[in-house]
Amino acid sequence: MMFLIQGETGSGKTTQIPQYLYEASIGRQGIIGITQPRRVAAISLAARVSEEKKTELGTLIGYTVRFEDLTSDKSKIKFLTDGMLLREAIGDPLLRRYSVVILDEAHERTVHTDVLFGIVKAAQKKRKELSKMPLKVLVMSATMDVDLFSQYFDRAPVLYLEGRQHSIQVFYTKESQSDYLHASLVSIFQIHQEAPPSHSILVFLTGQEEIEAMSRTCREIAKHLPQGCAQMSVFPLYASLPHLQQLRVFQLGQKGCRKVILSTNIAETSITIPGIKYVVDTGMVKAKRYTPESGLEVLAVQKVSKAQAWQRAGRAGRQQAGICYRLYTEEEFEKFLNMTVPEIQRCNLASVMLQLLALRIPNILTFDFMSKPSPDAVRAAIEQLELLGAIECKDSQIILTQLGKKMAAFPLEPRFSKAVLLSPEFQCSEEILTIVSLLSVDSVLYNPHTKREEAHSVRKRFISSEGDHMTLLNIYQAFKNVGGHKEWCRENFVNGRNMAMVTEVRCQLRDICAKFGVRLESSRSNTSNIRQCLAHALFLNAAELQLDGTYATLDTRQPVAIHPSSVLFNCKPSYILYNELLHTSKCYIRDLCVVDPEWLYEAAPEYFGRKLKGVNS
DNA sequence: GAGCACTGC
Repeated sequence: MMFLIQGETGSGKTTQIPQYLYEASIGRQGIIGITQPRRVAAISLAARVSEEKKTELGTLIGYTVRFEDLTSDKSKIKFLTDGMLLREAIGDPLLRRYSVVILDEAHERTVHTDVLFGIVKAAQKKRKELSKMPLKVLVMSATMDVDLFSQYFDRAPVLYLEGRQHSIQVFYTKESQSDYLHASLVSIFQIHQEAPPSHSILVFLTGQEEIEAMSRTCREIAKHLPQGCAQMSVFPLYASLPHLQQLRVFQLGQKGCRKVILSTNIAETSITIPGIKYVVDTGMVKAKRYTPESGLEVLAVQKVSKAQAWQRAGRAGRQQAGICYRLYTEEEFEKFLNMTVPEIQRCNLASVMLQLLALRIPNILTFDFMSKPSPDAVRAAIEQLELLGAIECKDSQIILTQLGKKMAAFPLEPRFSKAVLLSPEFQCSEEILTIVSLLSVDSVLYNPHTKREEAHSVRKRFISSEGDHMTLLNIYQAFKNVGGHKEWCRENFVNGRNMAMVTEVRCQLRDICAKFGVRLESSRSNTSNIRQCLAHALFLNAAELQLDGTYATLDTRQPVAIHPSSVLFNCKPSYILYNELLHTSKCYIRDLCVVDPEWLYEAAPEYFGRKLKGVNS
C-alpha cells in the first residue's frame, strides 16, 4: 500500500494521521514511523501527539534523533529524523520493525528523504516477495509536486487535504528591479506608512552581511520619519545568529511599534514567526551548488524556485489573511524553476554512495532515484571511494571492502571516517577523533565583528604554524585542561554550545571505534604523526604552491587562494591539505594543514603518479 | 584581506 498526501501547512496531517492509523490497528504488528527533516520538528511533534493521546512521552509515542532516543518497547508511534531512519535501514534494509513509514515534508527533498524514497520502495517490494508483513508507505508533501511522487511510486493515489491557510494576495512589480535591496527598503517603508503598526513584515534576503547592513539602514531611516509615523523595531534573523537573539522575533511587539523581520530562508521552513501580515520576497536566495568535474562548490546568490516563492508567500497567511509583495515581475516569476533542484543533484555523493552499498543495494549505479544525480557526480563519488579504499571495482562490479563497511558505520564524510580508521597506524587516534569532531560541527570559533581584534589577539596563543587543524586541536585541549568552563569559552571567544557538541560527537565516534576494536592512543607531543594520518585520508584535497606564489589543487590544477580566516593566510607552505574548497568571491580553500609531499605520494602513489603525468604532458 | 544559505547521521 502506498499513498501520497498533499496538504498545506496547518492541515494537521502530521499529528492526526499517525493517530488514525494507530487507532485503525494498523500499528498492531509493527511501529508507525514518521520522518522529519529536522530534529526539533521530530521532538516537538512527538511531544504534541503524546499530549493529545494523554500519554507520557517515550511510552506509546516517542522519538529518535541523533544523541537522543526517547522510545521504549511500548512505543508504537515514533517520530524520527530522516537521517536516523536511514541509519536504521543500514542495520535492517527491510525496515522490519515498521508496519508503516510516513515520509513527511517530502517536498523539501533532503538527501536523506530522497534516498529513503528508494529504500522504502525496495523494502516494500522485497517484503511482499518474502510474504512478510506488508510495509505501508505514506509520503506527505505540502506542495503540488505530488505528481512526480505519484509517478515514482507506480501511480500511487493522492489524497488532498484542506488546509487552514488564510488567503494571501500576491503583488508583483510592474517593472523588473535591478537592485532588490533598494526595492525592499522602499517596500518596507511604504507598508510601514500605510498599514497599522500591529501588522508585522517579514522580508526574505540572502545572507548575514546583507541582513545586518539592511538592519542598520532601516533603523537609521526609521529615526528620521515624520511625526505621527509609528515606531519600528528591526529584527535580523539567520542561522548563525546566537540563539537568544533568534528568539527575539517571537517577542510580542510593543504597542504602536512595527515589527520588521529581515531573514534568510531560515524563516521559510525552520522558524515560523507568528503575526506576519506582510511578506516581502526579493526572489533571491544564497545556495550551494556542486560541480563534480572540478569538485568545486559554489555558494552564490540565485533566483528562488516557484515552489520556494509560494512557500515564502505562505508565511504571510498563518493567522490571518496576508499580503505578499514580490519584488519581481510576473513574467520573471514565470521563468523561475518550478521546484528547487533537489539536494541530491547539488551535492558530493560520496557519503550517499557508501551508504547505498552498506544498505546492500545490488547495483548502486542503477539505484532508483526519484531525481537521478548526474552520471558525472556518481562517477566522481565512486572514484573517491575507490581511492579511499572503501570499495573495489572488479569486472564492472562494485564491492564494499572491509574498510568501507566500517567507514559506513560512522556519521561522517568518508574521508573523515577513513582518517579515524587509519589513525591507529599513526598512533594518534585520540587526536584524530578530536580533529574530526571539531570539523563535523559548526565552527567553535566565535568572531563577533565588533570585537574582532580582541578575538584575534586572544586566539594567538593557540595558533600552530602547522595549520588550522592543529590550531583547533590546541583550542580543544586547552578547553579540556580547564575542565570545559563556560567562563573560559567566553574569555577565549569560543562558542560554548558548539564546543559541547564537539564533545558529544567525539563520544559517539569513540563508541563506534570501541565496537570495531580500534586502538585508541595519543601521539602526545608528536604532531607530524597526526598530519601524516590526515594526509592519508585527505590527499584528494591537496594544494601545491606555484612558482608565482599562488596555489593550485593537485587534483584538477584549479587555482585557489588561502582563505583569510586561516592561520596560514600569510604563510606560503609548499604543500597543504584543505577541508573545503568554496567559490564565493574567489576560489578559497579553508581549514588547512601543512603536509610533506612524500606523505601524499605514500598515501596514493598510483593516483599521484597519474596526476604528475598530467602535469608534464 | 574574507565575511557561509540551510539541514542531518
